[in-house]
Amino acid sequence: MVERIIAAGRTVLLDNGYEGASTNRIARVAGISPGSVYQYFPDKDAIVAEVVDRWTDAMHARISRVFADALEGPPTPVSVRDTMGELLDALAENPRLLRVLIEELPRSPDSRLAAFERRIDDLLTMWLRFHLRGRGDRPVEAIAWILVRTVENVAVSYVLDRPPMERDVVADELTAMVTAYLQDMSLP
Amino acid sequence: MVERIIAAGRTVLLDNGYEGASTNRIARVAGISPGSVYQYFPDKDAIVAEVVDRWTDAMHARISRVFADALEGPPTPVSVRDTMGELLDALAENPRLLRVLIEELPRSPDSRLAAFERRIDDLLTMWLRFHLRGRGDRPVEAIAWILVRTVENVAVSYVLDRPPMERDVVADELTAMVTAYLQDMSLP
Amino acid sequence: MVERIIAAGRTVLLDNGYEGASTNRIARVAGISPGSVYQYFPDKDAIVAEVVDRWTDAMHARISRVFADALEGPPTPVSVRDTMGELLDALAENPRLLRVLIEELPRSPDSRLAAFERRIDDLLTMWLRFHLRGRGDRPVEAIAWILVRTVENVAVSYVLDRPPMERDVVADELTAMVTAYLQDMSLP
Amino acid sequence: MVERIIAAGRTVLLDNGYEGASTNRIARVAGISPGSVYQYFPDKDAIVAEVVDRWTDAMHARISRVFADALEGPPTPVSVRDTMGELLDALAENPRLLRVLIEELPRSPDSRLAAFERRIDDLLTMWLRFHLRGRGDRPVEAIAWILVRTVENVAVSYVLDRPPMERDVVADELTAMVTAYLQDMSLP
DNA sequence: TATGAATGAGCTTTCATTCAT
DNA sequence: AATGAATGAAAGCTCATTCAT
Repeated sequence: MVERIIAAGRTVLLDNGYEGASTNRIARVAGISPGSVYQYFPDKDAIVAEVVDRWTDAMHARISRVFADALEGPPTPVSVRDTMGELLDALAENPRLLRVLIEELPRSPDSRLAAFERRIDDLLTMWLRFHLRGRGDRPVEAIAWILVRTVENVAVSYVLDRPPMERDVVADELTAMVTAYLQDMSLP
Repeated sequence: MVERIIAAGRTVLLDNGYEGASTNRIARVAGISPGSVYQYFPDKDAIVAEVVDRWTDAMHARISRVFADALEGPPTPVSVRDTMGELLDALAENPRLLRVLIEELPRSPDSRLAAFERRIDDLLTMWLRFHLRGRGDRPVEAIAWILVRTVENVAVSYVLDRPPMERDVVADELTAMVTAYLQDMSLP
Repeated sequence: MVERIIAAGRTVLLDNGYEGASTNRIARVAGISPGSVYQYFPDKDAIVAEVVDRWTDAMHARISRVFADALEGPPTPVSVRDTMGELLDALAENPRLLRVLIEELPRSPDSRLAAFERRIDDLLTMWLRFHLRGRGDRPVEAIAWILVRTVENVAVSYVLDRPPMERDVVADELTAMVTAYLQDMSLP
Repeated sequence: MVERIIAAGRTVLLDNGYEGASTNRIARVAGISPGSVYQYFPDKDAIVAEVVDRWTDAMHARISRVFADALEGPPTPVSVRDTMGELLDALAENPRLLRVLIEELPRSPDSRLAAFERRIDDLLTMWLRFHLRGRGDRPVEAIAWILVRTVENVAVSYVLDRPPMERDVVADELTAMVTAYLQDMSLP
């Protein structure tokens, strides 16, 4: 039943956007009564939050494997490129939902999405610290933070703005930018 | 009168957020009656859109000068860094408004913000085409597009997320990333 | 328009009781839309409060004249009896409304009804102080308080409980009790 | 089980008031399911009525003894005073519950409280008839009715309104009023 | 008997929009 | 042009009650 409500919430969010996602509409789509919704969720925002979290978790699961692989060794164009490709593919899977989630929803700094970002920040920071060992005092936290936001936002923008260029071109150029940046720090 | 409504819309958006920005409230702050608003704007979204566009125009005016200067010659760390600094300063001028504009407002792909981005894309594309003349067949439109989104989104994220790092560090690293990327194309 | 809403509120309170007095129902009976109600009253309770206050004011206006007359001279069976009769008549005018007002409404100590009671308390206290001058140290405030509550509550109970006895009998006996009490304090 | 529901109803009424007393809450406090409530009570009001009746019965048991004693002989200030004191003490035992019961609950004329009052009316009527034997034709039913309502309502008002006067003062003055009234009928 | 998930009408309140003046 | 009272659909949410298990 929780599943039905979340599925309905996702559908309604997709079809009607955040403004049009009323509790009554979600209940109707779920085939239940408005009152039943409140047996499983304390309020409307809890439903939306759960939809977001499910999506975030799916993204996370999909991206983290290839990202973890990439972080196992030194940076190579191939490993960076794999991560870019996977990220673009994952985000492109449901552009309509991505639009609602990214553009319409009120963001909160304690969302699972923000937590996911921070986790990636930490992983990348550790990795940078390891590979930059003994080579100057670059601000690794800032570098990780910038890299994560760059790649995430460019990928999201690509999916949402649909600029007239191929997915592979974007992935290639993102890869080129990131590897150039890393080599510039005298990483192998 | 149009000006008064837009100013009131901006104030209300700032003080009450998008959810709290009712047409009645905007009219009250503007010192006119709700009905009068509809003599100048077809609906509420038109007011909001105009507030966004005014802000976009101000950003544009502020950034375009330093960007135009930077584009007059070949890319140097100094010229790139100037652009980064100016962008960060411009966005940080009114973080509350930026938050409302970026996080709360339903975006539309035909906004003046999108038009502004496309104009910057074009400028940068032309510049890249000139400086890459005769040196391979890199996809200049994609490169320009990525550079613009990267810089814009990282700067916005910095102002909104308030990560624990200095403005100058972010500007420096953004500069490093961009110049490394450009040099990688054997520029200059 | 305020009048229409109050009149409708009174009607609905009368016909449906406090539980059944919804804002939508009041609006429908008033022949206006639900939204219009909120142009004139901040919330539902404000409407109910106004209905109560109107009734209280009417009671007050009606009773205070005869009560003021009675308080001009020393207590006589005739003056007391006049007050009792007027009170009973005033309360009996609309027993259905009285029932809703007294039995169903959440009372608040800052209502105009409570204020009215306190005003009568004060008048009677002053009058007692004057007529008991130099004759012992009876607790005049308590006496006034008890007399006011006694008469009020007995009269209300008579109207609401409809016991099988004549109005005049109740008025006579209330008069007898009050005058016996007053004479007991060696008031003339 | 009936007992558990009534106890829970009393608790919830006390803690949350009439507005906050939902059937679900009562069931939860009783440790049973909402559905089970309806095996023992036809609806919510029946539970509330039973709580009221239980309280009435307790009041009755407590007051009737001293009242019966007082009615065994002729009226004396001491016997009247005892009754007054006991009534005030009984009502003051749980002012929160009294407030909910008296102020918030929709009263019904067929409640056990009304029956209790009528029973006291009858006792007092018989007593009055006996002691007034052969002394005129005073309307004993009305006198009894007025006395009962007076004492009850003044005592309740004292507990609920918390006027700035001592309990003993109120008891004394009530006693004075009642005895003065009775003596006025040449009793004893 | 007991459960408790499910109901659904109805609640108070909001607000973008209209239109007679 | 300007007003602002009036609109009314729709919002989020509650809760007494039911009924399949």
